[in-house]
Formats: sequence, C-alpha cells, structure tokens
Amino acid sequence: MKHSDGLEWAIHSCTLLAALPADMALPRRLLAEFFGLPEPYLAKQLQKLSRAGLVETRRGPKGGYALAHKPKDISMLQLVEAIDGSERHFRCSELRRCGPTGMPPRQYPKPCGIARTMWRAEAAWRRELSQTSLADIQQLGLQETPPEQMAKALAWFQSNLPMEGKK
Amino acid sequence: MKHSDGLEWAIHSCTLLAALPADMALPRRLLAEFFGLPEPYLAKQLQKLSRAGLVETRRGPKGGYALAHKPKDISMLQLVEAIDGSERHFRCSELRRCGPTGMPPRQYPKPCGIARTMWRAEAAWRRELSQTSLADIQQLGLQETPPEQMAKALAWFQSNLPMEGKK
DNA sequence: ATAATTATGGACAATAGTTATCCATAATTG
DNA sequence: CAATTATGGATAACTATTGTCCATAATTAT
Ligand code: SF4
Ligand code: SF4
Repeated sequence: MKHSDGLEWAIHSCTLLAALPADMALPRRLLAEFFGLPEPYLAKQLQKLSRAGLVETRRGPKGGYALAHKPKDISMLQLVEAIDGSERHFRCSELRRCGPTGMPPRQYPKPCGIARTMWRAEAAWRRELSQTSLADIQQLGLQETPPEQMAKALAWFQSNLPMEGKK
Repeated sequence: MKHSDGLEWAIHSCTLLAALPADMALPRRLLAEFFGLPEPYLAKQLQKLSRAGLVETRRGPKGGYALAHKPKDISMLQLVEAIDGSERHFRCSELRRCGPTGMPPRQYPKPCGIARTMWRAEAAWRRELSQTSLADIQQLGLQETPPEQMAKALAWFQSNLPMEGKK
C-alpha cells in the first residue's frame, strides 16, 4: 500500500513545466537531467500523463512536453490518477459469498458495509486531492524554494535550453 | 496502490469474532473454513491483529482467537493499520534535492507542498476510517446479510463448534 | 504425567507488481 | 534529407505480496 515513485516524479515534472514560458516545450532529456532521474523510466510516466491528456507532446526538434491546461485547471487528483490509476484501493473479493455458508450472487444486491466504509474513506481522500491544483503547488514551491536554488536553476536552464534570450 | 487481500480477510474475521458469545475463542481452522481461505496465510493476518493488540489468543484445546476489546472500541483505522501498516502511502524521496540544482539538506527545513498535500489527503482518509467502528460494521452486517445465510451460518457453527448448547 | 489441541514465528517458494532499460518506429523541424 | 524527439513493445531486475511448511511453545483434558 504505497504510491509508486513515478508519482513523485510526475508531479515534480509538472511543477517544472508549469514554470515554463507558455508555448515552450521541454524535452524529456532535460527533465530527467534536471531531477537526476533515469530518462527511459521517466518517459513512461510522461506517457501516462500524455495519455491522460494532462500534458501535450511535440515531436521533433524543439519538441518536448508542455502542460495541456493552465496549472489552476489541473488537480492533484488528476495527476495521481494518471500515474497510479483510478481503481479503488480496496477491492472486494466478495468473501461473504465464499465458504460453506455463502449464497448465490443475487442475494447480495449491494456492496457490504465493509466495502462501503473503505470506499467512503477513499472518497474523502479523493475529495481532498481534487481541491488542490497544480497552481497551488506551484505557489508553495515559489515561496519555499531556497533563493539560491532558484538562481542555480535559472542559470542551468539558460545554459541548457537551445535558445533563451537570444532570438 | 492497492490494499492487501489479507485486509479484507482480517476485517471479515473480526466481524465474525464480534458475533461470538463473550469468552468464546474461535480456532483459526474454523475461521479459515468458514470463509474458504488458506489457513496458513490467514494465520499471518491474525498474528498481525494479535501483535496490534486487537485480538486475544488462547493456545491449547478450546483455544483460538477472540476480540481484545468491545466492537465499538475497535475502529476500522486500527484494523487497516494492523494489516497494511501505518506508514504513509506517499513517501517523499526528496527529489528537490537531486539533480544539478539541488542544495544541501539544511536548506529544506520542512516538507514541500507536494508532500504536505498528499499527506493532508491521507489524513482525511484516516479520519474517515477512524470514525467507523467494528460495531458499526457489525450492525450493517446483521441488517444486510440474507436471512438464509444467517440460518446456514448458525447451523454450521452448531455442527462444528465443540460444544454448543450441550454443557 | 501424557496426549491432544492450538497459536507462534522463522524459513522458504511462488506469484505479481514496480522499476528500469533497450530498441525500432513515427512524427516534426529546418 | 538529416537531426531531434516522443511512442510503445519487449524484456530484465528488483521488490512486495501471497501462500506453504515446520519446529516449537503453551494450554487443556484425561
Ligand atoms: S462486499 Fe463486503 S463482504 Fe463482500 S467481499 Fe467485499 S468486503 Fe467482503
Ligand atoms: S518533499 Fe516535496 S520536493 Fe521533496 S521529494 Fe518530497 S515531494 Fe518532492
């Protein structure tokens, strides 16, 4: 019972994408380098984000990844579900129907109290996640990232992005 | 990201134990038979419950498992944590410190907004679970179990329990 | 005391899920 | 056409979950 590591990578990646100038795509090579992550596996996470419609991709030179929506329109719940799936965490195996006292399925019109309780808790979790957007995360990040790191990051980008400030 | 199957087994087992006359212990052979579960693995779940102090165990003939507290004093959260552990589901690997722009640890006095958001959602989940007790589950079960199954179960117990109504 | 019953916990094996890599292919740019 | 970049399938390594087995300890009844 644990989220995949890829989830953290994906959220961080989106946070970075959110900070990019509009219209600019970041290739995954740079994304992976920036966070010190294995590029091929990060690719899988980005593909999930892409399939979920949260990021746009552009192939070819000057291509890469960019957010598909404004940060305020992407919720943490969407990110989590894109990576870890939207299946319920508690899955009922209809244990009550097993064993010597079980009855045929039609005797159980609705999920039992155990399942309903577990699912109610999951709903509370989802609700909480859906109420925080990438914009909220971004704002906290801007406030709390050490100024020196901001400077380092800026410098790193300027020396790694194909053209920045040139034009 | 999914709960272990053993969780469902453990909750069902406790529900059954809750229905037992006080002072009566149920051996795990019968528990496993009643639900049609593999006994040795069910044993592992029951051991976790025992170590968490939720069930009492008695060895020897007439021994078995019994609840250690009244059903109303055992919350679903306790059961879930006994089986699946109480570690956080989202575990931070301090990604922000990685890569070419990372800074030394002391620059990050508190967990970032991403981690705090994920943890806030988990807290909502825990809160919901802590507000339902085994007594609530039991009541729902009594209301919603098909009457025929109740009868079957009663009969099964009377023919399997060492002495019931004999004395 | 002895025999029968029952839980414990360690060791182990099988299965499934996660993490990671590689490569051939397709799309885009210039 | 050449260079760049994402896609997705195949595969391998690693880890967690699921399941089994057994020697041991505790308890009860005879
Ligand atoms: S619905 Fe309830 S009784 Fe049936 S298997 Fe799920 S948790 Fe168990
Ligand atoms: S604290 Fe935040 S920034 Fe650091 S690794 Fe965890 S999620 Fe990422």
